[in-house]
Amino acid sequence: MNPEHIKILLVDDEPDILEFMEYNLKKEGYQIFLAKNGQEAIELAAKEQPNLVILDIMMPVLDGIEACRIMRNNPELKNTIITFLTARNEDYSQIAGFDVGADDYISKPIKPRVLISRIKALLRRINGSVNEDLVRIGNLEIDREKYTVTYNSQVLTFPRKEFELLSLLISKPGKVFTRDEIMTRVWGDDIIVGDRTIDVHIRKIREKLGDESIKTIKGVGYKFDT
Amino acid sequence: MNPEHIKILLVDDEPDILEFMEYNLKKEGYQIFLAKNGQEAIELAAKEQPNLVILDIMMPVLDGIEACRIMRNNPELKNTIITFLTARNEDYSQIAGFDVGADDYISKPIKPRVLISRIKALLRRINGSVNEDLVRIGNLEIDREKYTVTYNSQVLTFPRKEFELLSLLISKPGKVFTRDEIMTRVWGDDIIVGDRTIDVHIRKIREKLGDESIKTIKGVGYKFDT
DNA sequence: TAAATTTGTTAACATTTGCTTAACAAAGAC
DNA sequence: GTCTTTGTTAAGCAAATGTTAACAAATTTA
Repeated sequence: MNPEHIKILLVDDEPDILEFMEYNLKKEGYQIFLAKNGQEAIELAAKEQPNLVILDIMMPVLDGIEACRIMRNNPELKNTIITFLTARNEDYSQIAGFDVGADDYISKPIKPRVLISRIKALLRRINGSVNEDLVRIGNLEIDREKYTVTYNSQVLTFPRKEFELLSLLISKPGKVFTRDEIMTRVWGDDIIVGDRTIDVHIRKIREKLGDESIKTIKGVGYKFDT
Repeated sequence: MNPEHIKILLVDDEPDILEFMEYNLKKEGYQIFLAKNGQEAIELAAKEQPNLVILDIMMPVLDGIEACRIMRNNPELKNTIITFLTARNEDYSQIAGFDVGADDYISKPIKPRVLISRIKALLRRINGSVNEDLVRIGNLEIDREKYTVTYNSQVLTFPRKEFELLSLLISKPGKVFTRDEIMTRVWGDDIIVGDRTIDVHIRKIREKLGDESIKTIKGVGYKFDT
């Protein structure tokens, strides 16, 4: 997954540390969100569903351990990696942290290079746990499980036929699918529908995507291309 | 569980350490019992069935490891958490090697704050095992044990089928569950019910939740999404 | 145990939605 | 210019879902 698609939520009550981490991680291209206590963290996490949360333990309002437990109870954050940030000598909190389902801990003081390599190591995991039915091409994301298409960070839902047709085209960007191919793969061999049916569906998809991307190759078929 | 209902048994042959821990834990409201060797410990444990035992290893009469093994063989202490107390330079691998069923270890010297947070972490297992089935997503909290759903701080109770259906949908927010999936996972493979049954249940759930959140993907199924 | 209440299922009907079509317009190809 | 292919639109249709009430089954209460 590309860094720009990875969301990292940084949680600490010390603005300096937040800023420091933000600066270093943004340099790597990650999408960064900030929270200054546990309460803010769980709200932002629920909203953004980050891939990774770096969570300070000692915080006002709601400490990191409690915040971690709450996040772990949110099924939407099932695949989110949570790692604690610990001061040098509060080594016991590490263990307490693992009890509430944290994946790792990072100890202060933070060194940029260590931070980055640690985070990269953690993020390697998400490729495994991520939704298999999710295909991403450019600024377009197609989720067969949720039946949604995210286009320019806008979530669109399509009726079944439109969805099947669109995901067929997207499955091989650039490839031209003939009408026959589309027919058999979206409708099946046994069902016979009229000539204009495909056109109408294509039109509706174009309408929702804001046109462009689906191109007509006259006499041949259609292709998806950005 | 409230601290005053939690029994902690402290076992050490050094009165100073006992007193120190007792002082700090009583301050937190826990019910404290003291023993100065392994023999006393197993007797007291059998009598009181504490939630947590903190057990020094080096003790006269009966050492901590033996005491732990004996307590572990007492089925009445099945849910008791046992943690060792170790001196700083004792070899931890030695302790780990003795597979006597301890849950954790705490090392001396004991710092009050560390002790407290560690114990709280351990005790969360008691609460956790009781209420692990509590899932929160957005402003919705679902308790599989009580069969209740708290939505916008309003507690709703659902009949079994409705509840099973709702918690299935919530288990993977955003995922579309087909009617077949719902059928097999809520009703089972062997039971066959009519077409409209699912719809009716969906309707009732929507009624209680005040609609929205459960979305229909026509021709595919239903999904929970906020 | 009977009565009352709650829960689950069904059937009949209403409604919505998506799919397809037909008719025509526009665009390329020849 | 004619022919073929594709685009557009609105309307009709069919299928899927929503709704309601009635009844059956299971629980609870008396």
